[in-house]
Amino acid sequence: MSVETFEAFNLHQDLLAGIQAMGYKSPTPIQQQAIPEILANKDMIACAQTGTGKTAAYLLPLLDKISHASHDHTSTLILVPTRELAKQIDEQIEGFAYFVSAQSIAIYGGNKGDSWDAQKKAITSGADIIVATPGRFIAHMNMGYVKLDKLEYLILDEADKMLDMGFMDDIMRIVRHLPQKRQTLLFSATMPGKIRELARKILHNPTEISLAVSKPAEGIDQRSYVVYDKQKLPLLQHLIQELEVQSMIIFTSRKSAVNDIVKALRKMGHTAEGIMSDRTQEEREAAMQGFRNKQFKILVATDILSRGIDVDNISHIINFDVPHDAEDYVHRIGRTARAATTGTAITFINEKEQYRISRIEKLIEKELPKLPVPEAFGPAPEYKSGGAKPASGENRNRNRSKNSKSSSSNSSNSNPKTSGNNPSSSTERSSSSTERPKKPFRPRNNKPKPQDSTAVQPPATES
DNA sequence: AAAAAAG
Repeated sequence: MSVETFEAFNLHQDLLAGIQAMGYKSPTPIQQQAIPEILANKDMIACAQTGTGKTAAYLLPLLDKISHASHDHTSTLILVPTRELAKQIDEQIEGFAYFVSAQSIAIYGGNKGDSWDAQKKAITSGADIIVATPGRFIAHMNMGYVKLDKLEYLILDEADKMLDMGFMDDIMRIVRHLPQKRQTLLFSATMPGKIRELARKILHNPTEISLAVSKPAEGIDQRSYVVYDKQKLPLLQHLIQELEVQSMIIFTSRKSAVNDIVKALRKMGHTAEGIMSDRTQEEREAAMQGFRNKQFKILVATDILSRGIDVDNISHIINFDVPHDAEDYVHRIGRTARAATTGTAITFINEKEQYRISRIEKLIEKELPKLPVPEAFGPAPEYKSGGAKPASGENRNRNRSKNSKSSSSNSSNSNPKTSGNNPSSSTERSSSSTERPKKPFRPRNNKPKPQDSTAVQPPATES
């Protein structure tokens, strides 16, 4: 069965207007599978990463239900691992719900100033949807004013990452405060035993969906260079000059390396910014906004950005080092070639990182091409396939599930923002996500353009 | 083995 249009799901017409304005044309495979099930109030455990249209797959049916309900209480809680993801999802909701009376709020820590009070206000006023990182949400819960007795929908996004970050106890603590009778959706890139266990605890008769977890999109050109550490920066400089870079993310596993790389890039004359957990939330958000708005080309990041973050026209991913988890490799390079475009992912491999490559290659089910380092950079290390293994412990065999069909050829139009670059992109975003705008929605960078002149126009943004 | 998230 293949559903060609969103109209076929019988969604609320105001929601369809938002979908259309966001530029979504036809549902992706995961949307085709998930939307009817979620509309039918089924619990769900879904194996899928962002980039497959996963977020919209749960947001659309939820918004449809919310649009038919009363808006005097919080009906939906979405838990995510990182602050940036919470903010991004909140903004996506505002886009879809542009013509629907549904309010959402992103709840996360780190902001100086009055974000706490604004969050408290939104919580007590009964925002329809809360998108939160677990820690800050629990902090609010501890204050006693969080009312969850009428909650209907719980969504755990990037659940494997959340467990990896030690959020199991926090999640269970939150779940204990929720009504037993609710719909729960669990999304995870991998299905280890811990996730199954969590699913057994909090889901009831879930529908299972599995979709191409471990395979990167077809549109990504993957390459690598085997180098000595000291060759990495010169090679990076060389590549930036050689390649036609629209936007680039340079990933590194170490926070300390973020600053070093940013400094080096600036010394080379490039404008670059860094993002990692040690920077203030204000700095993080400024970096994200500048990068989204193409104010600079190169963003250097830890794995804080490896999951779910969706920025238009990222032409290149550089793995300045080999990620520790093979899954993170797939997530990192998945920041490019989104929405059926193409992109290039280049990984730098030093001697000590070689052993991690075989596991990545096993996961992506193909060999990573190793390009020769240009002669000007001097002799490079030899690549030993299989690589030098560390003493022990690193050898644990992670059994990859065989159920990965070929990566969903992300239908060409799953990305809303390709439909129109909003010129007024200097809109204040950081404050808008923590405010409770009264009626009409505050426009955002990715807001859909109203196509219907009878539609409610948002007020002009202050600058 | 490193990173993220509550102050």
